Amino acid sequence: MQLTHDDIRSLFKGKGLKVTPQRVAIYKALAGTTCHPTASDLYHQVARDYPMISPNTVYYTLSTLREAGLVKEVNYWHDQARFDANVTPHHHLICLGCRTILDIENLALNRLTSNSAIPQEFQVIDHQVEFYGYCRTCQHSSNRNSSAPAHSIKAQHIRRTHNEQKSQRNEKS
Amino acid sequence: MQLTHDDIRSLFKGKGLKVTPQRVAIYKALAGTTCHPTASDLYHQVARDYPMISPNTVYYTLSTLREAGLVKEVNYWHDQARFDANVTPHHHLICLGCRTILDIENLALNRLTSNSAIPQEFQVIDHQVEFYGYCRTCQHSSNRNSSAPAHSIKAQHIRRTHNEQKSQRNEKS
DNA sequence: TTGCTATGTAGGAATGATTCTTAACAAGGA
DNA sequence: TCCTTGTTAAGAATCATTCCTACATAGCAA
Repeated sequence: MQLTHDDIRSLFKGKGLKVTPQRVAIYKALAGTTCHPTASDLYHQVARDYPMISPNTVYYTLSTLREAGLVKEVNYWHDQARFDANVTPHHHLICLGCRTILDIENLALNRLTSNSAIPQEFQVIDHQVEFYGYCRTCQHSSNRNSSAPAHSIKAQHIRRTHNEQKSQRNEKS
Repeated sequence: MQLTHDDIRSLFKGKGLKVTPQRVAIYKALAGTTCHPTASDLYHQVARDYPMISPNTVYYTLSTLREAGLVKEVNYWHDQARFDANVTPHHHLICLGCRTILDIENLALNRLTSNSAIPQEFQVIDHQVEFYGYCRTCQHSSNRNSSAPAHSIKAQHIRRTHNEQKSQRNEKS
């Protein structure tokens, strides 16, 4: 996928985004690779051409592109590790509103390892299915961000929600 | 699952772990809930009974329990967000050695949303299947941690691998 | 072409989860 | 009871990410 500057320009215009050199460079770097770089990876790559760029800009731009649906975040849950004493095979329902994680157990989901799409040479050890959405409560509450697709959840929002949870916890104790 | 102190003791003994009050308290707190707490959540909960406990101990203990297979980490990839300009439905093969993420596209995996295990009242917006394992290269290299199940990868190891990648990147540029 | 305005960018500080280092402590075997 | 080794605590360090704010600029209108 070799995108020209004009391709990207019209892509951005179509989403109502301003076309800036930094923004184009970041998107171009991301679209030109299949290896799922981190924000920091992209920062280093773009900094070769734009030595003055700040990491801040990369985060802000990725967040904007994500909101516009031009970019997807591969791992939603990069903020904190979460633990589970249930080590039997099971999968998760994750509420994007309140961040609750519910277990689901299902044989069909456990058997996905035999999926033909997995290349022979990749040795699968474990797998996990995650469904993202909204629990009953959050479908009607302010946590529900109805206009935004799942991939547009801003880390900022996640962080804020997390802090709220924490302060709630502190109040309780 | 209401575990007694003795249940936990024998569980730990079976894995060759020393039985300490902090460790029991942390495991008990985790086993007593289904809500997938974070390390910080557990720290706050255990701190009610052990006000002198340090967050450090919680991290160390969770890491130990994870290595012993008594605890599972729900979100492997909590360290950094990774981005993808491919916003079409697809899934991932994740190498636990080199942390490479490969895309796989497969209709059957895209259709999982109709799985009967998902409660009606949960509104699914997106889903993602992640296969964890080792790519061809890492099956034979030192990245391969053959004795350890997927859930025993230490965050420490992940972090180290990440730093190695970063320094490699710095050397290149 | 010029000027205006909203949006984008950069710099620096702050936040917060996690890890590192080190020294004291304690579980469990001899 | 003593010793050894694994655990714990404290404090500092690291690092991704976000916040705040002032300055810069893309894009529109005149």
